Amino acid sequence: MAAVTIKDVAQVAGVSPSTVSRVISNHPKISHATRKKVRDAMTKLDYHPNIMAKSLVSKSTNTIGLVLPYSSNNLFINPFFSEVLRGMLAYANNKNYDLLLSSARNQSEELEAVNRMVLGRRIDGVVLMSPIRDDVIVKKLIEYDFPFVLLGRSMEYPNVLSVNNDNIKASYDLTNLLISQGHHKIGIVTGNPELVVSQDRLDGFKKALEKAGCILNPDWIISAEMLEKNGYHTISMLMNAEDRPTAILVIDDVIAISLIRELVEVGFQIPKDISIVGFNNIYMSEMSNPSITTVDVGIYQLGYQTVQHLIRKLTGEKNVPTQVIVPHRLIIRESTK
Amino acid sequence: MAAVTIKDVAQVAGVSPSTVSRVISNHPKISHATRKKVRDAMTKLDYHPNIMAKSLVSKSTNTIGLVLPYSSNNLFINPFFSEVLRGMLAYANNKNYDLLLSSARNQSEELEAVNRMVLGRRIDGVVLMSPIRDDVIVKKLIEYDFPFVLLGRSMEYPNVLSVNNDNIKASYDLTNLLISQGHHKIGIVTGNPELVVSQDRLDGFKKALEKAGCILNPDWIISAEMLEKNGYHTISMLMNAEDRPTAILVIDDVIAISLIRELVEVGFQIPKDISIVGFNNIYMSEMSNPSITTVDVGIYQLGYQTVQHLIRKLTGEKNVPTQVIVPHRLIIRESTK
DNA sequence: TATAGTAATGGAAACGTTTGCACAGGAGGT
DNA sequence: ACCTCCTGTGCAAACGTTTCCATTACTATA
Repeated sequence: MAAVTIKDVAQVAGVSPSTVSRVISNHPKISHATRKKVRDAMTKLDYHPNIMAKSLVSKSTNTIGLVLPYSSNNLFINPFFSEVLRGMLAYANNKNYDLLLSSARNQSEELEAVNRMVLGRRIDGVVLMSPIRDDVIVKKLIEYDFPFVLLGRSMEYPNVLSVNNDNIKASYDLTNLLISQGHHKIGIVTGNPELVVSQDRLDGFKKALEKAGCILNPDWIISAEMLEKNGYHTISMLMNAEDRPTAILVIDDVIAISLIRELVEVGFQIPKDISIVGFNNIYMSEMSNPSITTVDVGIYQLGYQTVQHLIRKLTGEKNVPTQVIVPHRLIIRESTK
Repeated sequence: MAAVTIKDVAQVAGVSPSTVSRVISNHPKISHATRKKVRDAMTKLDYHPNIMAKSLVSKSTNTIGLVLPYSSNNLFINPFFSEVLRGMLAYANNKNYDLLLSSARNQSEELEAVNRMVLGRRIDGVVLMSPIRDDVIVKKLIEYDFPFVLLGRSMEYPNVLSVNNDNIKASYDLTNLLISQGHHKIGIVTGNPELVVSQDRLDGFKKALEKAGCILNPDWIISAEMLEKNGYHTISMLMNAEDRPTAILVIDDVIAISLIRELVEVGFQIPKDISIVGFNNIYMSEMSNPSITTVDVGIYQLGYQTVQHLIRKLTGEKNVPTQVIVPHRLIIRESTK
C-alpha cells in the first residue's frame, strides 16, 4: 500500500520521471536499454499509474459513462438489460475502457448524473439508454459537443451517433409471420407509449396489418400497464368477446411470458386457442413453456456495437457511421401455429 | 464546454479559490454572505468540480469498483445479477457513490482489473463477486489493507466484510419442505462445485436428508453442466430407472426452469409426476409455467447491503459488522405438491 | 573541422483541486 | 489602552501525471 509513484520508479531505474512516463506511453525515442531498465523497475515495484493524476493532465479517462434511465426498474427486471451490459463490457474492456454506472429515479436526477460525469470530467463519452424521446440531456450534450451515443432510439437526431434495431421492420416482419400462418385477427400488447421502441413496434404492426388488408379492432389493443394491473380481467374481456383475436403480438418477451401465464389461468391453450409472439429473444423465451416465437434483436450486439462506435469516435477514427442498425431475425417456436 | 474551474467561480464571486473550495465542502467558518456569493457564482457558471483533480489531492473518489467474475457469462444470463446490481446502485447513488465496472475472462484478467482500479487509485473500495473460493485477490487486498467486501461467500475469512445468505440453512429448509410434503426420494441438480454457493446448497440438502433418515441415491445427483450438455439423455436415464426420485432440488431457478422444460419434453408432468424446487426467486420463477417453488434469497437486498456496509466502512463508521447474512424465505408455488 | 541534424533524456510547468499556515480585523477581558 | 482570542479569508504547496522545451552527445554532411 506504499503508493508507489512514477518518481519511485524513476529513482529505481536511475532515470527521470519524464522518461518513465515516456516508457509507459510507448514513446518512440526511448533507447532499448532505458526501456528495459524502466520496465524492470516497474514490475519490481508493482507500479500502477495513478489514473486520477493521469486523467487530470491528459484530459482523458478511458471511461465510458452509463446512466440507467429512470424507467430502469422495468429494464432491470428485464434480462434485456444485463445482456446489453454484457455486450458493452465485452468491447469496452477489450479496449481498456471501464464503465462508470449511475442510476436515476427521475429526469432531473438523470440530468444531474450526466452533469456530474461530463462536467466533472470523469468520462470520455456517455451512453444514453433513456428510451424517452426528446429529453434535455441530448441537447445539452450537443451544445457541449461532448461525445455520446444513443442506444435504442435512432432517427430522432440525424447527425447523432445511435445504435438501434429497425424496430418498425422487425415488428412488420413478425406480424407478417402471423399473417402468413393464416392469422388475420391479431391483437397487440403495447408498451409505454412514451418509449420510442413501443411506438416503432406499434407502427410496424399497423403497417403490416394495413398492407395485408386486416382490420385492427381497437379492443384488441392492450397496454402492458393495464395487463399488469389487472391481467385476469383484461384477458377475460378480450377472450370472451364474441369477436376475438387468434393471435397476439406482445411488445416484449417478458410480458409475453406473463401474458401466456394469464391466458393459461383463464383456461386457454397456447398455441391451440391463440398464438403469441414476443420481442427480443431473451434466454427465457426458449426455456418457457411453451417456448416463445419471437424476434431476436441481437441484444448483445446492441450493447457491443454501442460502445464500439462510441470508442471509435473517441479515438478519433474516421468514417464512424452515425445511424447503426443491428439486424434482427425471426425465431419460430412453440407459441405460434 | 468552457471547462469552468474553481478559479473562474472565485473570480466571479470575488473571493479566492480556497474560499470556493471551502464553500463546496461546507467548511464551517465561512460567512453567510460569502457563502451566498459563491453559491450564486457556481450556479451562474454551471460549475461542476473536476473529480479527477479533487480525487488526486483528497485521495478519495466516491467510487466503488466491481469486477465481474470470469464465470460471469452464467451470471449475466442469470437475472440474478442485474437484480443484485440494482440493489447496489440504489444504495450507492443515494450516498453519491458511483460504480466502476470491469469484467474479466479469467483469473489473471480479474487480478489485473482489480490492480488497475485499486493501485490506480480509482476507487475507494471494491466488491468481489467472484464466487470461486480462495483466490489470490483477497489476499492481496488484505495485504494492501484496501477496503473490500465479499458478496456471496462468507465464512472463508472471518474478519473480512462479507454479505451472503445462509445457503446451507436455505437449502436445508427447502429440502425439509419437500420432506414435509411426503417426499423421501429426492434428487439434486448441483452447480459448479468450485462455487461456494453450490457447495453450501449441497451441504444443506444432505444435512436435511440425513436428519430425516432419507438415503441419497448417487444416481440422483446431476450436475448442471451435464444437464446443459445432454439434457434429454440425462433426464431419460434418471426418470426411466426403476428407482427414481419423486422430487428434485435444483441449485438455481434458471436451471430449474430449463429442467422442467426437459422433463415435459420427455413426457413428465410437473408436479404430478415429479416435484421441482429452485433457488433465488427470480422474476421468471413466478411467471413460468408451472411457477416455481423456490427460496427467495433477497437478491436486491444482497446487492443493497453489500455496498451499504462497504460504504459504512469507507466512511469510517464504527460497528460495521463483518459477516452479514441476508434472510431467506420459502415461496411455495405450483411446481411442488 | 565546423555545422547541422537527430536521438535520447532531463527540467519544469501545468492540470484543478484541497488544506496547513499565516494574517487581518474585530470582540472581549484586564 | 493593551493583549488575547476568534472569525473569516488568502497564499502557496502538494497530489502524480504529461508534455513542451532545452540540453547533451553523437552522427552525417559539407
